Amino acid sequence: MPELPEVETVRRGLQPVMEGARILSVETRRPDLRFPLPENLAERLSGQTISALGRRAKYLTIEIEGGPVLICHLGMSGSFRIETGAESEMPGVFHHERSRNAAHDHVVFHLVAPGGTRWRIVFNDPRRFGFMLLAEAGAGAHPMLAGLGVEPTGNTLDGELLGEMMRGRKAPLKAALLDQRLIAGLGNIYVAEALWRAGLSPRRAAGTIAASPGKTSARADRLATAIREVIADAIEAGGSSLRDYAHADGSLGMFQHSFAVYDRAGEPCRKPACGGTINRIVQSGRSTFYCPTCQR
DNA sequence: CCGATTACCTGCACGC
DNA sequence: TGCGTGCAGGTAATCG
Repeated sequence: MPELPEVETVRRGLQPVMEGARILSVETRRPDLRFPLPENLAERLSGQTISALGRRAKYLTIEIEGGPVLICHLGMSGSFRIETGAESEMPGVFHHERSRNAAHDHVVFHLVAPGGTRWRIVFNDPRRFGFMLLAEAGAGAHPMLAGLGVEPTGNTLDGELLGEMMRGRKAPLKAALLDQRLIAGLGNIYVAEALWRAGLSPRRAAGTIAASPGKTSARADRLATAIREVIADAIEAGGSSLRDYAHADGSLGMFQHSFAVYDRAGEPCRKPACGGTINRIVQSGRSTFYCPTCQR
């Protein structure tokens, strides 16, 4: 589920319930996810008020009023869901679904909104590649986030900056775009989609999209634009839902219906008049989907 | 420094 | 029906 657009969608789903709410208690149902949960997590958060929900790259940040920031990463299979009312009368949730889900409910935040409504925010993660961290001095200062590159949102990432980042790199372009120290928030899906939109091959050496120093590169311009646009489009569509729900309210993202290449091996390229067939290769141990005809 | 590989963990689809 | 295999949106550690 979670690349930047999915995490942003989760943030927007949780925000109306969590911002301004007070944390009554926190249940940690196991001591660790990918890493041990923060020391005394429940004690640190109980009784505190949530001032804001933020996001940096694929990290969700839960800011505590006058206190620390809880940093959450969803890994590959992590999700949050919002519950209210008694657990025995959850509407629309079948028994077998509830029990299948509950086996991987690892952390539960019990909240009370300013109006008195009670909510449970449940973190579920079957594979436990997710993790939570507590940062005392702001999320950005935490070592795990300090080295992150530019956000592919807004207009910071332009052709000039992208060209500079790629210049001299011999790794495949796909691998460089996945490097969170350069651009923070892209994952396997959106790298594939951005490269298709830019008409660039994932196999090309990253440095070949850079112009000589001080000059502009049409390839870098096209790719920077494609990255910004695909991320914006995906956020607008509520992210992509593959095997899991992306949204805290259980609804589905829609961007998977817009995939041009991801998981489309053997299917026709969607670029008008291209006529190519989407291919799947493996790069650094992960699937890459692209059109060998129009992506050079 | 850079790039490639492996490890982490569970669930699911597939072929036999 | 069951079993082995491979694959899945993530990052960190390790090895050349």
